[in-house]
Amino acid sequence: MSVSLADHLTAILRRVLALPNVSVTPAADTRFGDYQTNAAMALAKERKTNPRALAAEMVAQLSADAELATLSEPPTIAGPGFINFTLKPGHLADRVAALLADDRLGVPQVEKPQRIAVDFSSPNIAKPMHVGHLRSTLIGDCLVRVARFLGHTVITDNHLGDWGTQFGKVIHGWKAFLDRGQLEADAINELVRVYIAADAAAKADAAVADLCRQELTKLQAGDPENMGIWRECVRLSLEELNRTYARLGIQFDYVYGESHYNAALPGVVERLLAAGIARESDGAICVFFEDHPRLADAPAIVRKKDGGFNYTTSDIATAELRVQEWKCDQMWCVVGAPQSRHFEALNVILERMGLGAQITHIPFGSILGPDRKIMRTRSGDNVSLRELLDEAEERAAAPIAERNPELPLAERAEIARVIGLGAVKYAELSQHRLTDYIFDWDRMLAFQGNTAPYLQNAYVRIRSIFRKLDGAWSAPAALGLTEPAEKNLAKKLAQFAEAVPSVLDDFRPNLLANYLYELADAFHGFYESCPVLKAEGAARETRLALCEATARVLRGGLGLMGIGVPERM
RNA sequence: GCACCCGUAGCUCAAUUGGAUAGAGCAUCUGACUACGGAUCAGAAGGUUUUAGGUUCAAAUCCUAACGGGUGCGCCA
Repeated sequence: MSVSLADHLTAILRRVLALPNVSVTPAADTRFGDYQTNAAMALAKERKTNPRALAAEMVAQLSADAELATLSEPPTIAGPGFINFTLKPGHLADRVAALLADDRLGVPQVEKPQRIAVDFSSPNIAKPMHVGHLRSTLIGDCLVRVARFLGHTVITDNHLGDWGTQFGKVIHGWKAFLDRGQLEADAINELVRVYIAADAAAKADAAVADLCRQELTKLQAGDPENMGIWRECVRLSLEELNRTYARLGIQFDYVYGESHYNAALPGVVERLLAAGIARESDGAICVFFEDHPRLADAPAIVRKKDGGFNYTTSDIATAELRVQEWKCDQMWCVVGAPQSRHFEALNVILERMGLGAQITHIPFGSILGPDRKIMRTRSGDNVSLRELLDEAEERAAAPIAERNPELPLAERAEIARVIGLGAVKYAELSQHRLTDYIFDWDRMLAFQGNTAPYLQNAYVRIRSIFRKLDGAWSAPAALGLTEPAEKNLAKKLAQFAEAVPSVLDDFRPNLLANYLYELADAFHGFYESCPVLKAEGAARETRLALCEATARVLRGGLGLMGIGVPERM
């Protein structure tokens, strides 16, 4: 079982000082060393002593430790009481050698694997996926990949919006306006068209609005004709959704839409009433939160006065399934920030019910257009995800054609696909999830800066080196690091073991993106100052090993974000 | 009105969750130009972290208030 540098140093620190809560972190400023601890300052405050004097005592104990001496030079004190560790080149070399021999690239598995339901993407039926679904879909997919890689058992579930009041209008529109030919050609657009037509008609004519409500009531009562139309809508929508997910390389274990829980909803409400958690108010069944300052003025409605249920009820039923049948320890929901209040209320209810697990809401901000408003087309519509992905591939194709015109057209198209999709995914995942960000084609497809093409290019340059090699190459058993750029790159490679787990600390894929960018940056610095193929003997083998390790970490790290790497570009 | 999120270089974003002199990329300027893919690298310049207080060895980060922006507030999800 491997252990990261930070964890290893932390373990030594705790053992030597007999302090269970201190820790070692990567140095904020590498001029002082590679890792640091502020244990002396924290403890000095507690004991009301001088932090530098305390640091001196700690350093004396640490310097005598044999295990520490295998990985670090004797620690030093700086500033108000920081203790700094400088890693020994020999240890870093061993780490890179170990990484090359390890399918997991040195990343340890979690000690306590959890069973986690992850709910993400959640598009609506009878509507196209649009740019607004991008964040949930990509963040969710990345978190799932990372969690699985770290050893958790993850059950993915796409909680489709396949039930609700809008189906009254869809069904009326289907009956009144459907064009079968258009439905064959492009089902989703036709479903949207008939919905819009029905919506307009309902607004203009109260009788039509009433008709829509009747269609909904019939559907909810299980009317065979309306159920048939609804099933057809779901089937057609899933076909289109699955094309998009296949394109994005995303799979779900379950696609249980809201409708999956319909049968369970009356029972949920009955139990809430019986337990005294819910009560009647204005004809509706509500849960009140008088003792809860943020929720006090907004009860959750679990049954409307017309007898219908809404999303709070079906989310309760969903949580029950995930905990009671799937035996999940955790439930993650990747859903936009505006719904945070809903999840807070939901968790209060789940706690009162004694379910034994809470929902972890993983919120995110909005994608904005160039005008800093929520991204829309010129006519004010949502931007279709399919068209957006098409455009990404088209835009990625141009520089490849310019740079590598000799490549066969099919290969160029495949490269454009990998780069275009990668650019869109990376632009999303390299962003702090809570910030609203501006969708900018030129920036995400640029080959400079913190972009997917920059990282992919670093990988391509390495592959180019190995293509120039005659015959197969296998990694040497031992490396010798001499140049600062070599040591810097080796340290960065070893820190993959810290970067991956950090993603789950606060559900932050951008920490992995930051790491990969820094790795590519360290590689480019090394590449400039340390010739690989022109070097000889052990130096050449060491440098090839650093190249190979960098390529594997780049490929593995991007893979955790669902991003591929081309061999040429 | 109340609640939540946010405010960092000209622009777009980071900041290991309370640590050292707040970092990158664009754009600007100076170098490296027969180059293992220059789609690169080295460097310069750019900041009172919206403002005013407070907490402490230490604050972009925590607390209070103001200002500015976004979102949400009983039968949609």
